Amino acid sequence: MAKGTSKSGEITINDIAKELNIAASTVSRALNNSTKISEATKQKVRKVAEELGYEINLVASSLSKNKTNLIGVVIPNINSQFFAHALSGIQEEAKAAGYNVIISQTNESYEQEVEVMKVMNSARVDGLIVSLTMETKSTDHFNALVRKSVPIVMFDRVNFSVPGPKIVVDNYEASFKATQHLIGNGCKRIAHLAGNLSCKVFEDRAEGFKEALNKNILPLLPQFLLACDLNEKDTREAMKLWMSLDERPDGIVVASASSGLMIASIARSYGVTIPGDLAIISLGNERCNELMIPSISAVDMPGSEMGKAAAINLIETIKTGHIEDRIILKPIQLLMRNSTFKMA
Amino acid sequence: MAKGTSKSGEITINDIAKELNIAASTVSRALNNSTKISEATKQKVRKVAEELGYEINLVASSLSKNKTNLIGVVIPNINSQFFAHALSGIQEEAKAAGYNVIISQTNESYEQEVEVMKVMNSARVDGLIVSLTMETKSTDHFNALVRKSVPIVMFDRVNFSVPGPKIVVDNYEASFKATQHLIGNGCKRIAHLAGNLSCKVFEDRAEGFKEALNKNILPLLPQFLLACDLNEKDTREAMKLWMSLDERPDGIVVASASSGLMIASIARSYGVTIPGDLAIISLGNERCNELMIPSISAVDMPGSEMGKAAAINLIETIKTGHIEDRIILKPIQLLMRNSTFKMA
DNA sequence: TAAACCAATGCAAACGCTTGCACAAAATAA
DNA sequence: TTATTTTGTGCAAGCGTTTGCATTGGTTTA
Repeated sequence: MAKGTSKSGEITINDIAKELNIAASTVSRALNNSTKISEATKQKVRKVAEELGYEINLVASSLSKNKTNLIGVVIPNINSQFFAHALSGIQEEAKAAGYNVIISQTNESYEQEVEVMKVMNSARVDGLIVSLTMETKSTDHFNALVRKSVPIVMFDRVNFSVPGPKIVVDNYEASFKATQHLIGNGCKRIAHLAGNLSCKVFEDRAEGFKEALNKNILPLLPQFLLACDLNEKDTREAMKLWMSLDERPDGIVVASASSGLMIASIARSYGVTIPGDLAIISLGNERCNELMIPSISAVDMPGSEMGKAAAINLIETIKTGHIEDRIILKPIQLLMRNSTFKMA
Repeated sequence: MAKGTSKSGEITINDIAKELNIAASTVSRALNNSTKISEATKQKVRKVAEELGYEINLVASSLSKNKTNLIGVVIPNINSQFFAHALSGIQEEAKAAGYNVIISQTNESYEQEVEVMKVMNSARVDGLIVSLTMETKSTDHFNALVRKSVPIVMFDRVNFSVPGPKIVVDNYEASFKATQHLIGNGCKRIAHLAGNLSCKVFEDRAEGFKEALNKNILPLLPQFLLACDLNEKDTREAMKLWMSLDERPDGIVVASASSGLMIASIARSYGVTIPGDLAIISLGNERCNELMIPSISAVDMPGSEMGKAAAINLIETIKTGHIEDRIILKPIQLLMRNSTFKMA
């Protein structure tokens, strides 16, 4: 039946055209449900397409339409629960809107982020969803995309010098509330394990922490505010320092979920009881937090929600072609669990 | 300077060609470092390309070469730690080899898996990495790809009726060892919370469990082998049943990490102490397992390793064009933790 | 010095789809 | 009936690269 198949062995619209003795353009229009084609022809075309097992070649279509239906996602890593949820949310929304998702992780490396931008550029993505590395200061590597008016949506780790929608949470508020919660539960010597302060997210969290202490006329001891990369090594060192003090902290606000869990675990190895001797709350929530004993209080950052919002806003921007600098603030949630109830 | 830019506003090799008064084909060959082009010309071309900010259009290149440098990844979901690690491993290897990764989740739905295959087909991926849904029985939806000799590598949830490399662990062994470990620690009434038994992975795990009991002349009570979807609801129901028995199990082998964590948490709500009253070991390890108190024993399934192996094997298959039915067995690791030491 | 060869480049077709424009036939208006 | 519009299709160019096959001028061989 199918005789005129292409060189590559794929069925093309030409095969369908030949089979029906009509023009390829008619087939194309029929498959795209153009109003200019009669219902009868559409039926015939669809039937033959089905029979031959035709599947559109999106590469050719993309080239011709100058539109790939591809969304690029660039995140620091896939392994963190927050980003995995975000990615999942993005993918769901993209799929629903007929977009494919092409993904690359930067491993928190600025250099890799720069490289990835070139790849996304070459792939001619219709739009980009990005969460920056902790290292990223300059955004020059976005210029090529920006100049071409490729929509870029940033979430969580954003930078306002790149135009486009931003999906964020109020990190200042999150940290403020978390600290306030510790204070409300009787903590007097509260420490904060911060991330890289040159990254806005962590700067805001540190600020919220400081402000809460300030509002409550509690002292901020310099050694009680430690900035680090929040990996296991740094976390361990911070705890070592704090545990070596005569006046140990009686409460810690941790800037990431994973570090928070580590701290709970490390604390035990120092014979410290939670929450009795030490209350812990983390900025960022993982499923673990609720399963641990004691369960670990946290401020939940809605990863999936943020991912979905990013995708929805990106797709809208792609469709309207209108790049807006709107900021979408996603609500956070204080999850009070056993690690912070000294009275319990 | 750049005057002859294309309709789409992008810099093309034609722009470079015009600038240098040479043919586009020469530019193409120069940029691809063909031996037929003089070093002098290559230099000039590279210089102008750089100046104009040229980035190759992979869409056009793909169409022309009939090769997309795209790897499709199809997994049940991104949120599970195992699959997130696998995806991460895949992406790293793909990037290193110059491939892009396009990803779609099936949400454990066979129907969605079928749909996704069409998309991957249309996207003309050079190869596919797949982990099947629990529901998947037929593999007819792979036929279109198989017929076109598109390499397909399956990992973890595999089906041998689709040709190509398979990356797996020995689930029978994992479960056997886990059960054996419980028995070695004095458990007499061991239960198994299994997954969907029509899925080979879970069937093997159930078999390993049964065989271990058998080898040790321990009885297999019918109500002690429960198959379910391993979600929260099912896990809770299974525990409800077990906890209602006169003779409760004194050890449980759980077919997934997440269910294992849930069971530990649920057990406590029944006032059961771990490991005293009940030992728990899960097939699959998450970071949580080690942080919980007590820490939860597990058999580690190396997600990242499997993902990397999948990518490496896929890329090799793409390059050689030779689809082999090899099976790559990744080693598992029994992580003995506090949830299984009754004597401790 | 003519014949043969090689190195470097150009020409043009091809990849499979989309789309503006032209065109014929059919339907409507005058 | 003729003029005009509408409807459905076809033609062919174009998207940006790649690549087989000339072509050119220069170098080697006989």
